[in-house]
Amino acid sequence: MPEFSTLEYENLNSAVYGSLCDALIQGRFQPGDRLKIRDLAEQFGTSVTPIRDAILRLANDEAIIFRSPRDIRIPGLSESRYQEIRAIRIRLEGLAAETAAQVATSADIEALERILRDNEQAITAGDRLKGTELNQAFHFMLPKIAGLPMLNGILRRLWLQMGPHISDAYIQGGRAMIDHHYPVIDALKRHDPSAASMAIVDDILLGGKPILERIEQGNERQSLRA
Amino acid sequence: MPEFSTLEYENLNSAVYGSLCDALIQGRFQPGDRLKIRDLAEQFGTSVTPIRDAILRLANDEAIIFRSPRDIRIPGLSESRYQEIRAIRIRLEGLAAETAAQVATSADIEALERILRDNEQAITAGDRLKGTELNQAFHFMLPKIAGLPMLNGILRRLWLQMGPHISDAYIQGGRAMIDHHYPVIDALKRHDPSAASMAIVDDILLGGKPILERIEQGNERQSLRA
DNA sequence: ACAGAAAAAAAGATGCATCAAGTATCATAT
DNA sequence: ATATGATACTTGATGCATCTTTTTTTCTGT
Repeated sequence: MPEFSTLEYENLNSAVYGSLCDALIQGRFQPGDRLKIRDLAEQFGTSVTPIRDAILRLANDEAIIFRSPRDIRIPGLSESRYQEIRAIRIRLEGLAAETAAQVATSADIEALERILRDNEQAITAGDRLKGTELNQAFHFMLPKIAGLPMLNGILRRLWLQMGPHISDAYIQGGRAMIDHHYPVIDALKRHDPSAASMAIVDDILLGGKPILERIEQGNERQSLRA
Repeated sequence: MPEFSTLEYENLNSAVYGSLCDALIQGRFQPGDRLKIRDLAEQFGTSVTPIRDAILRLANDEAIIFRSPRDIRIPGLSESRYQEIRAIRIRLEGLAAETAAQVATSADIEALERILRDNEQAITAGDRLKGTELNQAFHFMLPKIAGLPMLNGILRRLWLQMGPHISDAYIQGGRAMIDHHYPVIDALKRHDPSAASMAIVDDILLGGKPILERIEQGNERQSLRA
């Protein structure tokens, strides 16, 4: 028996879910935005049912919240919550990098280098959307190389929650966002697990700095208003 | 503005979801069991809609899988997948234990000791269900003490996947399941993060041994049949 | 008795109607 | 002009009907 691979058969609800996930990760929603099932149904050209299904899945991922039974919104991200996400990412992406360093083939490394090269171009061209996409692709490639599919799912969920909060931050970020990707690739080439782990941790900490600053600013603004 | 607390209002779908989660974690489903929406609707006394909602959420958690559009089942757990879960748990519960060791109050430690004492009793009484529940409660108490709520969600999802596979294993486990909990409490008392982390890692590795053996046996049986 | 085809039943996907609770709007009285 | 209460609207929750595909059962011919 060739093991039950999770055969992703497509249905409407998964299509909607995937589409909304993309939108979240690409920062096309703002914190506080309200989602309406009927509106989305019209936009997607389906009935409300597949939209509800997708919305419920996203709510289960905590990527959106039901603030009340009829008020579905993109949640805010407190500083402590972002720090928790960061701590978790450090542990899990560290694991991914260590494992990847042990098993990476030259094809894997070429794939990473291609992503990095494309990202370099995107930044030069000032294409912010493509930059964030490729940055994400780089991070998701590590668990893939490491052969750790569940890690991918967990990290994807974390990204869903960060998505609406990192879009602007990366404008400022610029090249800093990918500077720390080079040492990761170097470490994989040398099959050096601890160096790979440290490099990705650096990237998470330093690359995440503008995000944290933006959240702090947001909170200050909120405090002043209150 | 007093920050939007995630006010968990209850609806039918959440009630069903919670109930199914409990059933999964308590091992009341076996791998390969088939779930039927209409049957569950009858059992819960609702229409199919809230059941579908709950099932979709569980499928999103990968706690159940849609093997085909009309075949919903409790998935198997390959050896490599279990090892991935274990590796993730080591990182994340290690983080939880370290953080908990830094912030634990005496009330927190008393709560842990109470769980452990109850578990000791349950094992003496041969109450397997209560034993697994209290073991789980101990593990979930650490992220709670550490003040890391997202960690709780991630670990809960991992447990949903392990649930159907650990029920029997803990029969053999017996006292071994909780022996490693004592050093965790000791480390928290001493506010020693790295000792706490090491202790919980020991527990995951050694406590998980019977589970891994059971999975290996299952796979051998499967290979022989094939 | 058995094989195969036809019929029936099963079961999730999708759409939709209705409900209840909250929200906005508008008219009226002061 | 403003406050207030009634009315209409909005919107997710729930239930249910229908569709399509798969599985099971049954019937018939050899």
